[in-house]
Amino acid sequence: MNNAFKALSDPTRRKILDLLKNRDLTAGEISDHFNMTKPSISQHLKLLKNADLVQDEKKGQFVVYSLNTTVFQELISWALDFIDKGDGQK
Amino acid sequence: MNNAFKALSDPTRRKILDLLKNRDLTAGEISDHFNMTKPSISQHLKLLKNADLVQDEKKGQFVVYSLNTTVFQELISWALDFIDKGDGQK
DNA sequence: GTAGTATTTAGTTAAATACTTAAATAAATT
DNA sequence: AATTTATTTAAGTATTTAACTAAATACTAC
Repeated sequence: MNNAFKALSDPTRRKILDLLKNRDLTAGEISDHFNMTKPSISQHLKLLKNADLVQDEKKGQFVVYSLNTTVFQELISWALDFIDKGDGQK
Repeated sequence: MNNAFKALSDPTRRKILDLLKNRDLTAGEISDHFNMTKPSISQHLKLLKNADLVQDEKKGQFVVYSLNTTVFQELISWALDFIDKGDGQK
């Protein structure tokens, strides 16, 4: 999960995830949404992929990126554990 | 939420939150769990506080830290939005 | 008020991060 | 096979971050 938290700590990467909520996008389409060079976005995508937050699939000369929801689910159980916390305190 | 994500991106800070899941702790008690100087832990605590992930309360010469669960709840709704994502795709 | 304990602030340094430009790879088009 | 389009890799740089030590603040107890 450490990779995931690291990946999520950057606003640009979270915005990329937001874009992918609507539909799958190619690397180029993604980078069109940012004032940043394509290599920069490519690096961010690589990080998101290593964190298992997105998947990629080569389609001809394009690379299509899509969300991978499994880590989001893990994140939810992780966070729930802080709310539930049995009853250590109260 | 940006501060929260930033705060959560560090393993030491996540471990501090884990400790506070069990019970409220003073700054000193927290730092006892780490191979790190007290000032370092104090900085981490400051960051967690600025991210509203913890609260602190002065008790005599001690400062007692406790979890603030509100941001965890926000985090859960944020993550749920990626799983639900209406049906943009399918 | 001096001494001791708890914690934070300030200043420094090394490592990590987020960007850049230039070059490399890979597929599509002529 | 040469050119264009899509994307990534590599190399360099500026900024941020996470640690440290030393000094400051704040409370407690004598």
